[in-house]
Amino acid sequence: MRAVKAPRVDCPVTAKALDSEWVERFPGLSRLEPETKELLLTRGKIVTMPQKAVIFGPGNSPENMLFLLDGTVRVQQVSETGHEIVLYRINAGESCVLTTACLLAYDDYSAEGIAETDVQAAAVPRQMFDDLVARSSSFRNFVFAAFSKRITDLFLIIDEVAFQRIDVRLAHKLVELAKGRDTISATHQMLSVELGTAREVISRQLQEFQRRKWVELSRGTIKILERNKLEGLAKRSD
Amino acid sequence: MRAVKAPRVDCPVTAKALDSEWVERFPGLSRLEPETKELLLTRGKIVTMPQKAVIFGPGNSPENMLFLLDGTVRVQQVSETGHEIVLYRINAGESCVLTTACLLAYDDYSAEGIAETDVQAAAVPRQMFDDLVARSSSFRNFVFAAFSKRITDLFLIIDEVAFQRIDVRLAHKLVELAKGRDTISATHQMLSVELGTAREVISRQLQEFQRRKWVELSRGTIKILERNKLEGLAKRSD
DNA sequence: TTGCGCTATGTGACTTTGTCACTGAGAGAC
DNA sequence: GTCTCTCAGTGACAAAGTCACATAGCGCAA
Repeated sequence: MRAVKAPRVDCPVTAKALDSEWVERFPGLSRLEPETKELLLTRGKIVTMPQKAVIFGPGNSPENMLFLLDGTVRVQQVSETGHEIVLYRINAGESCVLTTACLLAYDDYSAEGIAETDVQAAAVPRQMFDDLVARSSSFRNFVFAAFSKRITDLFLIIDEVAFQRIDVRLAHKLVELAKGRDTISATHQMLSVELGTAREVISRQLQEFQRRKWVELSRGTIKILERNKLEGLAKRSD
Repeated sequence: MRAVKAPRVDCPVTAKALDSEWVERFPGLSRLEPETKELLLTRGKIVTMPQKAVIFGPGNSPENMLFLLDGTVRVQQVSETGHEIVLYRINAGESCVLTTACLLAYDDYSAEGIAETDVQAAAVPRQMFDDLVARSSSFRNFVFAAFSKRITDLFLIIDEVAFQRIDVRLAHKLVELAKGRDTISATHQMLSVELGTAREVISRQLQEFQRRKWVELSRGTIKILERNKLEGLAKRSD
């Protein structure tokens, strides 16, 4: 049950030489007013964090808003019951504003952000963030769009957790995690956290998929044999 | 299963005489700069909606941001499966920014807002909202605090739906809905929507509570006999 | 190579929750 | 009264979660 915690690495914020072009990598930011860009570039610090670093978590409010340049951050909830569930991922080109904002406002939240890969991000101080929101209407759009996306995603998760069958959700998640490839490196335990369910449930469901020859299982990996079938099952949720 | 839909009343936005003091009723707004207040008061319109009005819903993006002056709005999700779940409520002194923002960004969302009582609200046009965010740092705080609150609430709901036992959740909800009084006017169907579960599940659980003499049931109402016991059970979630 | 220890996975019995297809009971309308 | 709604109760069953183990793969050290 109790998942193994990633070791708390305490965010070794390694400042690096300024990559003057990072702003351009954000679709929402590249259209900013030139002087706003200038501000971001001169005052934002580029930081890196190693894989498995806990970027934020209970009792660890971040000082800065992060804009992810490279890598992905997994945000997951740890329940008092010891259960875990993945809420969403932040990918390169997205920002943590939402989570960060929450953390700043409520420190009794229970979500944590973990670097799934080595991560490079631009850190923007709170004060400067506020400044940017005030000055730039495109920045406001960027921020509110990010909020909106996250919130609709959360709505979706609630819907899935509450009302979707586990076989449908698992099929969906397998296709998603495969990202077009045909093997997935993940333990049943990891998948159970993705869906907020029990490891045994995943094991049994995967066995059923294997029995139908949709997948082939081996220790730590899942090979997809019939993507179509999985997608067909998953479609009942979209 | 299929819950009865409230009739679509299409938001009869009844403009009323300007109540010049409404801004003061918002804890977060009363400390605004005088000129910001002035702007809100002169440009915001006061609107009223009758109980059961659908304030927003699928295919009905609101033009304006609403600040609730009186009454409460229930926001709930309607799943494709026909299931429903209450996500949160907006009370007097709170704003719909979050939901509104979502609706503006993604119109394929599936949440709807329903007036639980007659509702009075101040409507602020989108453009003006943006303006206020730009000008006033206290307004920004107000908005971001609202977002943060909602998001942490959503995190909580996910946790509950995924990991909490139904008896614990029901006990919790009963105490919450009682608001200190000792009788609740609600059908089992309504309670099942509150928790995103099935009516039968609620019925059975309530019967169990009645068997223990914690509550007394009658058509459409629940009388709480042993609030302490309910709270004791509910505490296992907080 | 063998055995050790760790982690991943398999399994059966059981509980809880959700589903389905009904039945019956109040309560207002006529 | 009787009709017609909505609300609540019920039993059989399916799906999902829990618990307590058993077993299996794999790296590694003796």
